[in-house]
Formats: sequence, C-alpha cells, structure tokens
Amino acid sequence: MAAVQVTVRDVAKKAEVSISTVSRVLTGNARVSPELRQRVIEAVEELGYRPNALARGLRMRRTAVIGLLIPDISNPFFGQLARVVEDAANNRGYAILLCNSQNSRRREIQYLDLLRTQQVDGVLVVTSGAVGDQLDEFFKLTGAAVLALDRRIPQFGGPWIGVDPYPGAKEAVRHLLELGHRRIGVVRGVEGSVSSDERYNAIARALDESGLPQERWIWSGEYTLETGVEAGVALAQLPDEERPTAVITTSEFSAYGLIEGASRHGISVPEQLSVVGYDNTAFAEVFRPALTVIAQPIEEMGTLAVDSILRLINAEQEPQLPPVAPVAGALQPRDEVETVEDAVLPTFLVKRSSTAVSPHSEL
Amino acid sequence: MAAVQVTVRDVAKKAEVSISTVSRVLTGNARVSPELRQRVIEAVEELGYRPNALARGLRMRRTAVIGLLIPDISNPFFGQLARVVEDAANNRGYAILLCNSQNSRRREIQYLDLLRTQQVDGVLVVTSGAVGDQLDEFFKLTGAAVLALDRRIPQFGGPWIGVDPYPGAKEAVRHLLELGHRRIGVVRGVEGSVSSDERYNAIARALDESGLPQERWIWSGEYTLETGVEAGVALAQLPDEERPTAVITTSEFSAYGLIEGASRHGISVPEQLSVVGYDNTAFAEVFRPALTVIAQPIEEMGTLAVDSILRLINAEQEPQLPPVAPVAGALQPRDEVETVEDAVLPTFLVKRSSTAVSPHSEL
DNA sequence: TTGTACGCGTTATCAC
DNA sequence: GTGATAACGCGTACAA
Repeated sequence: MAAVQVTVRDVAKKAEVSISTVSRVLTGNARVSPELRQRVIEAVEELGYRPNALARGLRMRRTAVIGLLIPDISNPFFGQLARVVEDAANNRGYAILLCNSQNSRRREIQYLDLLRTQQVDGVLVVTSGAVGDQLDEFFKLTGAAVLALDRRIPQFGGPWIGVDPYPGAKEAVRHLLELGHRRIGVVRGVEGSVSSDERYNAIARALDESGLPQERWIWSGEYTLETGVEAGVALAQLPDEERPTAVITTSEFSAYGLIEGASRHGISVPEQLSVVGYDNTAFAEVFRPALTVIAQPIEEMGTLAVDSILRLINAEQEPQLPPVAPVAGALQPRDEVETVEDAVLPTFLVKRSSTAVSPHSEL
Repeated sequence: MAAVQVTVRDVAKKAEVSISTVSRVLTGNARVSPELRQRVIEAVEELGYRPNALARGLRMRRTAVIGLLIPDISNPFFGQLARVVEDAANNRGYAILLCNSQNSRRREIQYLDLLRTQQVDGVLVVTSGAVGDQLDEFFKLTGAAVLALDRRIPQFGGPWIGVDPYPGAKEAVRHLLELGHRRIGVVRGVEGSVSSDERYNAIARALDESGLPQERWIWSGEYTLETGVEAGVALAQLPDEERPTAVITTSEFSAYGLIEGASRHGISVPEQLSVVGYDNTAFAEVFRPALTVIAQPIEEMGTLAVDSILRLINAEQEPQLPPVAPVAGALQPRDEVETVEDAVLPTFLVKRSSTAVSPHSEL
C-alpha cells in the first residue's frame, strides 16, 4: 500500500509559501496575510491534507485524547455513560480511548500503563477495584488529568464526580408511603463496598426519617439477577403478615430478579409487592411491569465529567473551532493546572408500573 | 507539575550504554550482549520508563491503535460487540479508539477524518449509513486496514464479517412448527435497508421451505419498541381464526414491544401467542417471559473481526510478548498487505419461554 | 509578516 | 555487538 502521507511541506510547496506559514494558518496562532492564507487553504483542500496527530502530539505534548477506564461496556448503564462521555468529548474535539477493565484490577493497572505510553491528556476512571494509589502515581508520573467518575475511589487524591443516592431514596420512600406501604424491605449490594454502602445508607436514612423500621427485611449480594431471585424467593416464604409489601433494590438487575423470584411463588408485582429498582437503563421501561427506579442522572454526570476533566486539562480556553475548514482544531499549549471540585449529583425517582397501592392499604 | 518524561536517553545514561542499545533491548530487533541487556532492563525498571507511543508511531508509521466506528454504544447489542472487540484487541496489544456515530452519517464521516489524523492502523466499521465510498477513499488515503463488521456496506470494496440470518430463521420456523404453529407472522425492519432485507428474506425463505404462507402477516418499521407495540395491537384486532399464533421479529426490542402491545389487548405470551426475537442481548433472559431468539454469535464475530483486521495490518507475526518486563510490546514493521475474505457466521436459535405450544395445536 | 532551523522521542542505517 | 546520526511531521523561537 504505502499511501504516502501528505505533509505540511507538500502544502507549503503547493501554496508557494514556507511551512511555518502553513502551520500558522492551520493553528491560527499567528497572523498571516489574507493572500497567503487563502493560498494555503486552497492547497490544503486540493491535497486533502490532514495533520498528523502523532507529530503534533509529540511536539505539543498534548494529544487531545482521553482515556475512559470503565468496568464493563456491555452493561447498559456503563454503555449509556460511555455514550454521553463520548459525545461530550467529541464535541470538544477530544477522542476517547476505550479501556474496558472487565472488572479486573489487573487489567485496570495494565490499562493505566497503556494510557501512559499513549500520552493521553486525561483519564476518566470508573473503577471496579481499589486503584487509588495507582491513580495518584499515574498522575504524578504523567501529569495527565485524572477524574474519578460514578464510583468514589478510596485513597485517591483527585476529584470525583458522582451521585448522591439520598434524594432518590427519599423520594422512593415517600412514594411508597403514599401508596400505603408500611413494611419496606431492601435488597442491597455486598457490604463493605463503598458504592453499595452509600446506597444502602441513603435508603436506611430515608426509612429512618419516615419512622419506619429499616432493619427487618434486608437481603444483600452482588448486583445481579440471582441476588434478586434469592431475595424474592426468601420473601415469598414469609408468612403474609410478616412479609414486606414493598422492596427497594440498589441495582436494576436485582429488581428484575426479585420480581421473578417472588412471582415464581405466586407473589405478583405490583399487586402484592411493589418494587423500586436503581439505575434506570433503557430496559426499565421495556420490562413488564415497567420498573419504578431511583434514577441516576447519567447525562449530567457524563457531560459534567467531560467538562471538568477538560478544565483540568485546560483546554477550556476556546470552543476550538477549526480555523481552516477541513482541518481538525489546533491544540493550545497547556498552561497552569486548575483544580476541580468534587461534584455530587442528585438521584431522582422515576415512577412506573412496578409500584402500586399496598395490598394492606385502606386507601 | 510538568512531570518530565523519562526518555530512552535517560535510560541509556543510567545504564551507561548508548540509546541504540536501549532501543535494541526494548524492541528485541537485534542482538545485545547479556550484560548490557541486563543493565538496560534494570535502568528501565528503576526509572519506570515507558516508551512514548507518539514518537514510536511517528517513526514506525504504526500506532497499534484501531478505531471502532459503531452506531450506538448504549445499545446492548453493540455494547456486547464492543466488549468482545476490545478484549480481543487488547489481548493482541492493540488499543481501541471509540467512535460512536450515533447513527449519524455526518458523524461517521467526521470520525473517519479523526481516525485519519490519528494514524490508526485499522478501522472496524459497523455503519449506520452508506459510507462505502468514503471507506474506500479512507483506505486509499491512509492505507489503513478497513473491515466492515456486522452490517454489510454497499459499494465498499473491503472485506466484511457478518452473520447469516438463515440458519437461525430455519431453526426458529422448525421450532414453531414442532410446537404446532401454522400461522406465523413477521415483524421486520424498514424495507430497503440491507440488513433488514437480509433478515426478512431469510425468514421468508425458511417459511417458504416449510410450505407455510409467508405473505399474510407482515408488519414493518424501525427496530424499536414502538414498531413492536403497533404490530402487537394490530395483531390483537384480528379475529381469532385470522390471527397468527406465532410471530418472528427481526429485532429484540420489537419483540418486547410486540409482547406488550398484544397483552394490552388480552393476548398473552406464550399461551396465545409465541414470539421469537432477534439479537440475544443479556436482557433476553431477564425479560418475562424469557425471550426465545434468533441469536447472533457476537463473541465469534468480534474475535474473528479483530483477528482478520490484525491479519490485514500484518501484525499477526508473533504473539508479541514484551521482550522487557514492564515495557509494552514492540511493533514490527509492516510488510505486504494480506487479503482477508468475507466471513459469514451462522445465527442460531436460543429457546426460552416466549414460545410454547400453539393454542390451536392438537399436541 | 515571512522563512530557517531546531527539537519533541523513537527506530533504523550506517560505520566501527 | 555497539555507538553516533538521520529521519518521522509538526510547531515555534529566532532571524530577516
């Protein structure tokens, strides 16, 4: 093949100017006389010239690439998050290097290495393990911007953008109370995990504030279908008057499992049991009954994360419109590092069909 | 800040050798005496040296990066495909640049531009529009490997790796026949789209070969929930004896919609209506009733695609184990371009609970 | 305002 | 077997 690369020299020759003039036109970093400018633009178009990001990155010490380190892209929640992040980044002229850790700490670390050799300008980390130390080291080594997304990372010195489960939990409890529920159970994640504990504590607090007991019906396990099924089966075994009439889960899949497990034993949702899930992926409204959920503001979280990391990278200077039609935006030199504060976005309740009036309600 | 980069010169100085020796040790492309080799390795470790992919890529004209151009990463099917592709690529030492076109032709073209400036070694294209010409041009311009994945691309000269809907369709029809169904409908995608026509034709052929009429109950529309709902509602309006007892859809979401629409009018699945979906995302077994589907071999398709594109790139030479512990594998010079043939993988049926004995069956 | 020359970090070609 | 040196393509001091 070969496919010889058109370089800035070819453009210069064609436009009969020097390469610096070409470069100046392309980057827009210095004034060029209109005539020369025009000649350069024409030459660029005729030759179909595109700058070489490698050379540019080597020279500028910036690549306009950010890494997205994520546990599992096939999980719809992360898929949605990735879509938002990709969109926001792309709009700002940044490319995304996809790093799917598959929930493996080893792969996370391996990917940090790759990200380092690739000279990315920043990394958005949705971690599955505890890599706080490695992240700090990565930052120290590369100077790249590092931002923890969604899940807070223990021992990590950088900023975090995530979600507060409390507002949604509060709404969920109020919603269930209004429907006449007084016995509310919880299917939570494994104890000890930061995210899992946070979610559970939010629900426990909301229940507490409502004067409801929150210690009686608690099941825990991984954020999986099976965990939900087991809880549903266990719940169905309870005598009628000791069984919760509503359950809040901290994972969407567990909610589906719960509904399945309960209905296997003749408990129907929402008639005999109301279920509130978590997350709010596209499936929540496809499922039957459509799932009421404590929703995460995926959209806001993703765009805010990109905004913040770009601020960290200090690329926020200008909208970065390409100065010359077909050529990608020029990179600005990086100046002093800014700091970005942690941000916590509220969850909120999305009411659908999996919650209904309590069977014991007098409403 | 700054975070000065450790270069091959620093390693050379520390090991008291020349930079060429360092390079030789790192790439493994030439013989180095054991003593010097050892000194280099130690220096690399002590300094935490990592090669600069930009410089290496500039020099080698290879980046070990491939682009994944995909319609919508938040769609679970593509999410699963991306996961497989990412995994396979990563195992072979390649990084993935995520290009989510959001089903926009404009963004696809824009991304091809980015991919070109980024000097990627190859592109895996799951297209949403018709960009055959642009792909050929991209190839001509860059010499990068280009491979169409999943969806065949009109007017594209390069190889394609996709799926044959027929085997799964054949199995589905046989399955339904065995369950006593004789009136089988189809919810298909929009007419004229390549993928949609292929899927429909496969089903029509399978029906035809079974001697069943295949022209009576056909609904078409986008691969969405709504299309399914409309079909379900329309189907429910038909008098009992004119209504199909089973329906095959060419999209998973349409199947869910169909079940919803039909049940709104009192038609229950699978008792009164059997439904066969398409795709087989993780949600198919979570849904109730768990969805019988014509499944695509996502795993095989993704890994084969990566294998093939790497063959095209000619990186298949060696497993590429890093010659020096902490340093990423060295790149081999690219030699003559190989050709890769189209590959068509078979679909297959996954039986679940949405299909059952026909209400009119005498079984 | 425009052009020349150097360096970013790496690999490869050439002498030794 | 080892070391100096020239590219790869770009942006920018510096000189003109």
